[in-house]
Amino acid sequence: MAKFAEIKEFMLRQIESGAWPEHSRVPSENELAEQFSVSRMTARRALQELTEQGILYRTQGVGSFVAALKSQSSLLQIHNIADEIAGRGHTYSATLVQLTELPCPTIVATALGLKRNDPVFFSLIVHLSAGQPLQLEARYVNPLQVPLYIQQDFQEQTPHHYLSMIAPLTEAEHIVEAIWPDNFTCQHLQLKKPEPCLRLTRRTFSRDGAVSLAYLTSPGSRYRLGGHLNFALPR
Amino acid sequence: MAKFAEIKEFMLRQIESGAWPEHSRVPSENELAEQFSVSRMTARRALQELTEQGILYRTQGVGSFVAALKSQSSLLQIHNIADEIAGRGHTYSATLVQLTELPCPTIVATALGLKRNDPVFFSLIVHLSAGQPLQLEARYVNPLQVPLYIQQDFQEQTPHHYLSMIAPLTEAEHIVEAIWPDNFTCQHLQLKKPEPCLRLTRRTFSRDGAVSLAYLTSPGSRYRLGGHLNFALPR
DNA sequence: ACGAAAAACTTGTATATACAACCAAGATCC
DNA sequence: GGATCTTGGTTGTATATACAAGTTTTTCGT
Repeated sequence: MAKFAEIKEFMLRQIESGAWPEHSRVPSENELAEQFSVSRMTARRALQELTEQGILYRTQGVGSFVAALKSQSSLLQIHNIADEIAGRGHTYSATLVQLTELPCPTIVATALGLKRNDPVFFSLIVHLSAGQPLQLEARYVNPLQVPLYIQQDFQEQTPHHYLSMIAPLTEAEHIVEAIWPDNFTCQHLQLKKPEPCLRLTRRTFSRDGAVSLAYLTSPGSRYRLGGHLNFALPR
Repeated sequence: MAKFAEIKEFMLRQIESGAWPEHSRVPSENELAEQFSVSRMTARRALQELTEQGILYRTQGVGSFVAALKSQSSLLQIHNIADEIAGRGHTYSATLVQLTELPCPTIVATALGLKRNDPVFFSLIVHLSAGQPLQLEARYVNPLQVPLYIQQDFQEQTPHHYLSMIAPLTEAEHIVEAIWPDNFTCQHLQLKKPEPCLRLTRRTFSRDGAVSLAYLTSPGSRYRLGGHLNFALPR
């Protein structure tokens, strides 16, 4: 591994472990250069790339600092919570709460082009980042398009990943809302006190029609959506 | 202007003018270094940054090439609140709360590429749909790029619309969050009780750099973001 | 003519150095 | 006490150099 990459790895570990909290100062170019026995330009490159990735922000004459740690994603990209967490250097895990077949509710029937009370697959999964719940995923899946969905092991592979393999996405619709979570959601997200949550409602299509309808709910304090702005946000 | 930036400008002009078509080869690091009388490392930086921006792609041992031109992001045009309200058949209006020049806070300076306490324009506007507040827009504008911003009448024309005319957008970054509104926000949105709010933080760029940083806050019960799903959502 | 070796060229990584721009804090002067 | 100056630390830009790694072209031997 290149030296500048090793320095990046080191710094990511420090940030992930909490040793370097948000908005705390990180070692200067010269300090890093000495610690790792490299030239300043090499240390600088590590700082620079982490800044471009939105992990750090820097101010000339002042120093380099840890940016806000909230997870981030892009609306334009296909949303994959597991990769997103891994990309931030955190450990991803998932808890499968439920995986059943049930009679299709009216709303879901409309969204997926089924008839009411037709069988539909339903999965409920909590996505965790470093052991902390980051997103509750409630997903309805069209059994006509993905008949083996209910037999999968979603501790190992996210529904998103499995669906991408079985029924390649051709289109996706999104709604983003700020909502007040109900008790059920609070429980699974381990929210002691209710707080504003971001809910992404998403319907995906493959060539043959609607594949799934998913409700992705995340605590507002832990998750944000969007391209990374490489500077700290207030509050 | 820094030398590496001049080289970038030159290359961008060549690409935009069509002199360097897609997938054509661009000068090598050494060629650029000689043409511009700079060191190879400086020429390299120009190539590197254009690559990070997706303008070029490079292959070790082969060369650097013009990438396929970006397709315009749909996100650029989505969030024009006035058109959105009018599109739903409601009457749009706006209340200008504040329009001043003030010393640039650190965060804003970083975001807009200004120096701290440099003068920056600030506008605070409430967007109303059928008389009901729908969005509070707090916007910082780079006076170097839009010097006449402070003289505009934003009761008639939204900042977004004016900025689109003066400094055509080339790029936009977004963050979407679910937040708990402060008292100030509640007041201007006429929220009797605080409720989860959707906050869109958006930084826009024109060809010459960052133009404005805007915080768009809407009550979660009145506003949704994203493509319209053609079915009702559960409440 | 063919294949292998060598050369030439490209990008990638790394170092050492120099100076400029900027900021914060302490020292100094009045 | 307050404004100004100095100083040290930090990031930003630029140069010259060296070698590594990958690709393409040329050369050379058979």
